[in-house]
Amino acid sequence: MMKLLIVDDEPVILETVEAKMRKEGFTTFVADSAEEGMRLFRRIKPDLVILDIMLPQRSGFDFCRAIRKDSNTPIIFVSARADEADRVKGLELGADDYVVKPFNLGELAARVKAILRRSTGEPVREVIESGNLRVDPRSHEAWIDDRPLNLSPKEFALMYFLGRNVGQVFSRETLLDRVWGREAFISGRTVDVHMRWLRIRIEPDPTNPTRLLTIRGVGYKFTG
Amino acid sequence: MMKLLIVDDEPVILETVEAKMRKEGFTTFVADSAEEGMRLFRRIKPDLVILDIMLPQRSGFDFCRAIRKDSNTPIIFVSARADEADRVKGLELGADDYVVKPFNLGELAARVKAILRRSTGEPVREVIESGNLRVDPRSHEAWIDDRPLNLSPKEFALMYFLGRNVGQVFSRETLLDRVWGREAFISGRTVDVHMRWLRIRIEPDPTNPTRLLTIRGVGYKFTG
DNA sequence: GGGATTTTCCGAAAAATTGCCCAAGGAAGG
DNA sequence: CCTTCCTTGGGCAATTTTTCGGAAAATCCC
Repeated sequence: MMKLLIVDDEPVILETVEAKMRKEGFTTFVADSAEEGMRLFRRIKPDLVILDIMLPQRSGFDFCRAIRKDSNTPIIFVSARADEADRVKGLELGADDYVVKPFNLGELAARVKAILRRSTGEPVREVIESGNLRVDPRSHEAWIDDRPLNLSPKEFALMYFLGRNVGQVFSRETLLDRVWGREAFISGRTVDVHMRWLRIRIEPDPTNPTRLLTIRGVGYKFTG
Repeated sequence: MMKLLIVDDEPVILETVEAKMRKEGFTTFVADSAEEGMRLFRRIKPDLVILDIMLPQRSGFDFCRAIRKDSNTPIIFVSARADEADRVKGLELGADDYVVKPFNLGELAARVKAILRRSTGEPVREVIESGNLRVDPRSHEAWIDDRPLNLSPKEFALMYFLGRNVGQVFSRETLLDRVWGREAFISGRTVDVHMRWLRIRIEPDPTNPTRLLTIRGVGYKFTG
């Protein structure tokens, strides 16, 4: 789970930003001063810092410099001033983005995600090959013997997941959790149905599966 | 010995870049304005120019144009904006590469070397050709079978980006991030609409796209 | 082996999501 | 001021996802 450190001396901003980021699924830590922020930073090692420039005593710029000394953690500056000089100074100190108050919370969240996406690098998206089956997440295509399967989004996600875990059995619950997502309130029957679609796609005889096997009482597994 | 001209109005950037390039064995000259840069350029005839787009008074674009009038000296643009439109504009003006702040000094040095190495060869500002489609960022024109498509700026930027990444799927989010730029905070719907314009331009039957495909639930991709 | 029980599979239809088209408002640039 | 281009939103259509009841299959227990 991604950890965010939010540093701002205005309680209202702190609260609203924290609430929003929580809702977006981040783990948040807050500080209302540079000192406290620095302490927290060292302790929790956040994945990204949202930092107000105007802090009492030490400014955000100082804070940024201090962080940059021994870390590449992405930093987003927040400022009440739309000053281009500040902006440049921030970027030059190694900030990754610069947002001017009053900002849109959705926008801020979008930028946080964009930067994390960039800095953590794209999630590993490599081609899966298993027997005569090939799955390419980059082009979002799948083939059997160069014959393109036309998978629906969910079918593709399921196939890709199974392809990355050949031979392993997964319960419906686990599949819902890992393919559908944690928040999915969906009956386990749904998994059955999708397995059926997938069998129709990749099994020569869907009635007698040879690769997408049912492990009765447990779940399903994909054997290469 | 290779001579580099660095033009930027931010003293700190000027210093850090200069220090790095010296360490890499280049002879450096710096200017903090377009005028000064132009003067130096004529006098020292550098082998490559590193140029900030945002300069006071005359913009880097103007500078670039002026240089290109009577020289092929490679130019690397540096900008705080990751806007694809800027990128296209830069390449079209004859820039050889385009680096977004905050940049990694090592990366910048690597690019400088790469460009100098092939300064006799072909530059980065490549013409894209894919099937019967051709996109030329320098003239800002695109054709299908020598029939000129009249692309709007955004259409062109989008087409150019997709053309450089044939076969890859991009989410609306990613497209907004990489084509519109990190300043952009706009709805994903906008991407749809531009895709439609583009389809009208490049697809024989825009209702049944064959090259600019929708990947439902994921995004879009351009297949050569 | 036979019957009961559990689990999975099938067919179809409802529900939800997503993308496309159309049109209008606004911004930018000449 | 006019034109072009960008952005947004509503309504509609198509696809996809999910649900459900009953049939089939596997397992268990005797």
